[in-house]
Amino acid sequence: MGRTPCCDKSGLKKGPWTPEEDQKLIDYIQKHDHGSWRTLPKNAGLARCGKSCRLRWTNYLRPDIKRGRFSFEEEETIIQLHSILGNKWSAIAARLPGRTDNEIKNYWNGHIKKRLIRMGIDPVTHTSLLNSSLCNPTLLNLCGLLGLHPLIKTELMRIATNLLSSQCQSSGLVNQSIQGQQYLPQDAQAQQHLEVFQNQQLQNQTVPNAPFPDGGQFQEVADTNLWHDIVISDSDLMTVPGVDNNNLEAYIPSLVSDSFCISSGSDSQNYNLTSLLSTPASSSDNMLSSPPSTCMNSSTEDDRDSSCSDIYDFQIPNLLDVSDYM
DNA sequence: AAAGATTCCAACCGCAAGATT
DNA sequence: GAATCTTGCGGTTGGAATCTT
Repeated sequence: MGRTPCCDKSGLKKGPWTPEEDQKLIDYIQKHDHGSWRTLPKNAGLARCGKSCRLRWTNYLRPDIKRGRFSFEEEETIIQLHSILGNKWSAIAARLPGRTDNEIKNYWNGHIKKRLIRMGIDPVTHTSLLNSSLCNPTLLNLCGLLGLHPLIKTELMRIATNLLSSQCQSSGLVNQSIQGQQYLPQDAQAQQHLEVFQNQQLQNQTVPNAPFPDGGQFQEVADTNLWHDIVISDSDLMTVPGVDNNNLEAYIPSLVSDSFCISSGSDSQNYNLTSLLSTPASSSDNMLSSPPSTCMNSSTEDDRDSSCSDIYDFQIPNLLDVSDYM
């Protein structure tokens, strides 16, 4: 494999493009297609290296480039794809018409990554950074998790799963509490997640009660619309019925087998965490079978955050077929 | 109003893989 | 099969714009 010849030849311009240069590049490509990028600059009368021309074209001048804010759906898609593909920006960009890998990468690093960290989610692994924080339940602010809806179910489940495995490893209560339940190492779970997700993609995208490798059956935890209805108060924490929530750590195993409750003012909702934790693909299923998510284009990020409580169901757009990348 | 901090994003760099010689 | 060329990718940088103090 030969090394890329250096473009930094004397006389070649670097730095920001001028409108005249842009026009030359556009005119040339419209007439001749780009052909060989290496020879293009000379033919087009540009004092740039081919690499620079290619980047300028693909990231900025291409006619199908979509500019402006990322829509809520685009953001959701990016997060979901990133959780599966990692930093494969080009692969992610391929699923977002009009967006470039560079733009997505910038958006990720400038916005999404920070939000995930704020939520206590590792932007690299998409698993919880809260494992240690959960030892102090006052830090487990479910509002913070739920308020940032894009990851809502997937990430909550990841967090829960991760939390569980982490807690299980360090807790003496594990064996007695989750005896009989099958838990896999995280990598294996992720693999299962992907496989099931892929299978579901292939199976007409809606599998109401998909079987799982552990022999279990996916149980819809709650109607997706329930998530719309949750109103989390400022001081909301995850509360577990009948337990001391100041000592939640000790009850983690209980969470596995019992339902948990999200308070919403005077009302509350119960969720069966068992099904959440034992059905890693449920999020994908939900995403694929739930009604279309609301497309929100709030003017600011804060607007998005504050509006998030209205939008808890999530759907990967139909165009998304991650099986291509498996 | 000014200075400093932060955010945004276009552009660059180096590497790697596939294609070609 | 080895060397070289071409293209694409992901990480990083630097300057402009914006925000905060």
